[in-house]
Amino acid sequence: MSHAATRAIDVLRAEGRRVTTARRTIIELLGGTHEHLTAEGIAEDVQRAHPEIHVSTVYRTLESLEAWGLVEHVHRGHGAAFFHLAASHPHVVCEECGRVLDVPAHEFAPLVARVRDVYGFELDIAHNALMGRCRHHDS
Amino acid sequence: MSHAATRAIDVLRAEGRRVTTARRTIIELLGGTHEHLTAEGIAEDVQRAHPEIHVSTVYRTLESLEAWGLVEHVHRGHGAAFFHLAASHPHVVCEECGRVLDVPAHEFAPLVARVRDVYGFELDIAHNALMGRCRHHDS
DNA sequence: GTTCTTGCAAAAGCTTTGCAGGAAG
DNA sequence: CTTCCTGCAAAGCTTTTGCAAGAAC
Repeated sequence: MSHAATRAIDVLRAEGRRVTTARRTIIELLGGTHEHLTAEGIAEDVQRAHPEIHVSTVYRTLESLEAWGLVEHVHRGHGAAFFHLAASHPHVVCEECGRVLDVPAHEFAPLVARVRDVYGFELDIAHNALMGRCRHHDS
Repeated sequence: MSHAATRAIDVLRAEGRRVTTARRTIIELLGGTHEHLTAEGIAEDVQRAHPEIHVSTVYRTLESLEAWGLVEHVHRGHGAAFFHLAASHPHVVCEECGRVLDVPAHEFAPLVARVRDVYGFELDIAHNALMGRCRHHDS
């Protein structure tokens, strides 16, 4: 089990939350992959080991884990959001092929500072993906 | 009728598209407001003058106008996308109150250049809104 | 008249919710 | 044993689609 997953489960225990099969399995899955999984994708994967776990449970579990700061979701333009263990950084999604690029947060620092100072908005750069075109689909 | 709306309708004619009530009314509405309207909102507005125009027609009309380069849509994180006459620029949406900030494209120029050069993605900064918190809801 | 567009109804895709049974602590 | 979580089914919201009637040119 990945370090991040172990840590997340420890946080659950430390805060007195219940460690259920759904929570443990989803955290382990997210901790062990670099894929950008939708709730549906997470459900499919989780159901290979635990077929009884329902998609609605996956949604509710992700929602709880997110409220407790352990998970984050990212909105793609069209289609389903994807989820990962908390590690706020921006994403760029190719509009053609769906490829997801993880961008280090520091690349956005100047923009964040400028939008704060000039426009009075505190950007949350990780909540929505940016859209774009990767090298192979650059028009 | 706004200049932008007149121009858009001229483009329709010039390209031999049909100028229908739905198209004309939607273009005039978008040309005459700075609000950030959803398809639902556009339908409600349009239906005050033309109650027979159906939401599905609004969606199809917006889709066509967008394919012809006259309209653009922007994805908010949760909830419906909003639409405006073509004028590509980024938006920031307050996660608390939904307020929408229009940002001049040049503010994103350094980021766009850097993401292109370092990561090989050509950003489309207008397609998804960025999320954030405005001054009154900054936590 | 021919072709493109629309209204309506229905469905699709993603996500949320109510409820009663079941598991965690 | 008490509280929280889950399975299931149903509904919610946004958007898309098939089809036949209707409008634009």
